[in-house]
Amino acid sequence: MERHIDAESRGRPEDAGLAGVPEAALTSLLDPAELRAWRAFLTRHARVARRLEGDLIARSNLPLAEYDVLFQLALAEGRRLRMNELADRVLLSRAGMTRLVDRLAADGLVSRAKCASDARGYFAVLTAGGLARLEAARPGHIAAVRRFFLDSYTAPELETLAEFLERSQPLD
Amino acid sequence: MERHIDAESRGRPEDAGLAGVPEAALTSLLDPAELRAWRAFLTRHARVARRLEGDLIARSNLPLAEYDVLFQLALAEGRRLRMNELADRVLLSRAGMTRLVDRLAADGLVSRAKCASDARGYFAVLTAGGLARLEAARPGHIAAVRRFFLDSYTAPELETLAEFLERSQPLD
DNA sequence: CTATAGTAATTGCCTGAGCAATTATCTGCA
DNA sequence: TGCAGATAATTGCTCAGGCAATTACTATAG
Repeated sequence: MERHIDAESRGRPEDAGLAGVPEAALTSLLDPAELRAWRAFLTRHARVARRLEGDLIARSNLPLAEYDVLFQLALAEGRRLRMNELADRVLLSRAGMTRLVDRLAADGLVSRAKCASDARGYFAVLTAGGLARLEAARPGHIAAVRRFFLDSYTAPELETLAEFLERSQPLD
Repeated sequence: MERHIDAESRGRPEDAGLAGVPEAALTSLLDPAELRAWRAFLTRHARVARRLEGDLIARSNLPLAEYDVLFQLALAEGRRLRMNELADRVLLSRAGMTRLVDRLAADGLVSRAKCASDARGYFAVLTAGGLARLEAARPGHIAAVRRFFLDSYTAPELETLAEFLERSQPLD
């Protein structure tokens, strides 16, 4: 693609504006403590999620979202969940879940079953192969969760952190 | 797409296996407190990020990633940053940043400037229009950050939370 | 000074996910 | 009963973003 370049920049950016206030600063709408907490939340999540995803794919060739679906199904009554419910638990759109289950079904890790009480509905059902795959991936993944996240905290700190993060948000 | 359906499922899932232990439960590798904290972290982030993104697009027609780039540039010395540095701050791959800056440049919100001290390098530079766009979006966005996240905490809690989330992770 | 290794940024290619529209089914109300 | 509106799931479309390869330039070792 053709790119238009406006101007040259001399020297390193640190050289500019050292004499005083550089440009009119942004009026601060968040105090530093608020900004710090918010950025820390975003940053920590992005870092942990990336490393975990990389680790899980390298070790078990499973993306985090697929792992999560297998995990939710393994916990569920009858090892099955409606597409809807699954999308809610994994925090994915319904369309996204349809395709995710498509992929898992293509790999034989889940199958679909019609819902007898509602002809519109389907269950995603964990297969034996899916359970085996999950069990194989789980120890390594959990070790990674510890290494990248849980190990940073003592037991009482974890309680506090969980309580903080579980606080409900407005629904509007 | 053609889908293969294995079996029918009678009744609602709650009807199955109420008589006792349903299936062999997953051996627990995380204790409940650990699992709870970890899931809370994932869930809270997913929820907050989605609502924030929706809000920001609805209000200002800016995706969060674009907002974030404008914000980082506005804070930077000379309102410019190397592509590299920008990618690190926004936690995006370099390739992703190239394209993100492409889009912002197409909208006139940033421009590119060659780096005089390293001919391989470019700066992304915030334009006046970009700054205006950021300033227009900022109050609403910050209000949303408060509503969906910050308002859940008192000032001392925010300090604690920030400290928790800033803890460093292993680098290997 | 040259060759070799390293780094900045970009591009090709591909995948995963969201929105809006669609289809099939269900529910409630006249 | 039968119709209007909600709901379950899927599909078409589109787009953002990652990895690996590429290009251009810089730094270093001999």
